[in-house]
Amino acid sequence: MSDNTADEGQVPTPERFTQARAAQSMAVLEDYAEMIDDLAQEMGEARITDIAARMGVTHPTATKAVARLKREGLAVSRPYRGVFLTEEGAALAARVRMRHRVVVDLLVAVGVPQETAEIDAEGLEHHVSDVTLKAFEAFLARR
Amino acid sequence: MSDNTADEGQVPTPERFTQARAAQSMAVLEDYAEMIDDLAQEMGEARITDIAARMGVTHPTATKAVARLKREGLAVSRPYRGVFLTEEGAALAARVRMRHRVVVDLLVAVGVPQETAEIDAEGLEHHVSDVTLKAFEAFLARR
DNA sequence: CTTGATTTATAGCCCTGGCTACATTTCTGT
DNA sequence: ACAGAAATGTAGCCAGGGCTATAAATCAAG
Ligand SMILES: [Mn+2]
Ligand SMILES: [Mn+2]
Ligand SMILES: [Mn+2]
Ligand SMILES: [Mn+2]
Repeated sequence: MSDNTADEGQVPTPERFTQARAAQSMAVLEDYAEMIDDLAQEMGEARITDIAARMGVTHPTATKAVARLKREGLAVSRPYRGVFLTEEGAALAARVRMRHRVVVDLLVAVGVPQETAEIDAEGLEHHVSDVTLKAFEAFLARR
Repeated sequence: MSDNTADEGQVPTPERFTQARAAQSMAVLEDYAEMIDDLAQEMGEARITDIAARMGVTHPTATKAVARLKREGLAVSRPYRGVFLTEEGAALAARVRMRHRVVVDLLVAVGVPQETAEIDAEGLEHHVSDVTLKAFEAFLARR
């Protein structure tokens, strides 16, 4: 009895966790890309010190994150100079910013206070799939 | 112009990221606690092999996670025997399961397909604050 | 009761993302 | 032009969460 094709709140399948881990491994990249883009707009360029301050980490931590961005082809920089996003990095930042905004908007739409929405969205955004994002946009458009 | 007390989609503040990192550091603990609780109900006890299979990791990884649970007072176990949650661990598992269910229900309520909701919820749940959870429950109750 | 399969433990490796401490470079003001 | 301040780089530490390979214990049959 009851349809057994999809699981409906039953036993979690391993793929769920694998997927959540994959999403998490992108989170740092996404947040730094977005932040570098923010700083580029505000200040013309993103300096390591500013990135670190905004991310709430020390500068060696920011340096490591930028190194990973560079390694993955999302950013470029020369020693003692600012960090700049590649085209791919800028595209990622744009997607991430849009997703962040949609998540916040949806949270607010269902009754979450704005400030709480902003805080929670910072973690939530990295786990919103394209399908879910589209559903959020549709909900916001129709409500 | 415009009230500057709360930030309304402006520059992210470092605390947001600090908060997201704190939430993430609880994620593994939460998922394992819930899984151990699942297995205890299904099979009477949670064996390392079963925990690993369900979490989609190898058994040494599961052993490490259980070691952390024990270290934090959330579980107990004797060598070569099953893993059991402490009272505190069981309480955590209960909260986590409830939150997971509410998140899935909210996603479905705004139009996300059930299966996608289950997958996304596995990552999202760890970043839903109490305030947001309450808002979700209120939305579900009133809609 | 012994043996082979299964389960669990342990060692040791990798990567990530935090940190502090210290070296080096760049910038700024006189 | 230089000195001191500020920014950046780098080394090295730690914890967490993955993994493989191997050892040891437990379990299931015969
Ligand atoms: Mn984020
Ligand atoms: Mn964001
Ligand atoms: Mn989860
Ligand atoms: Mn869950």
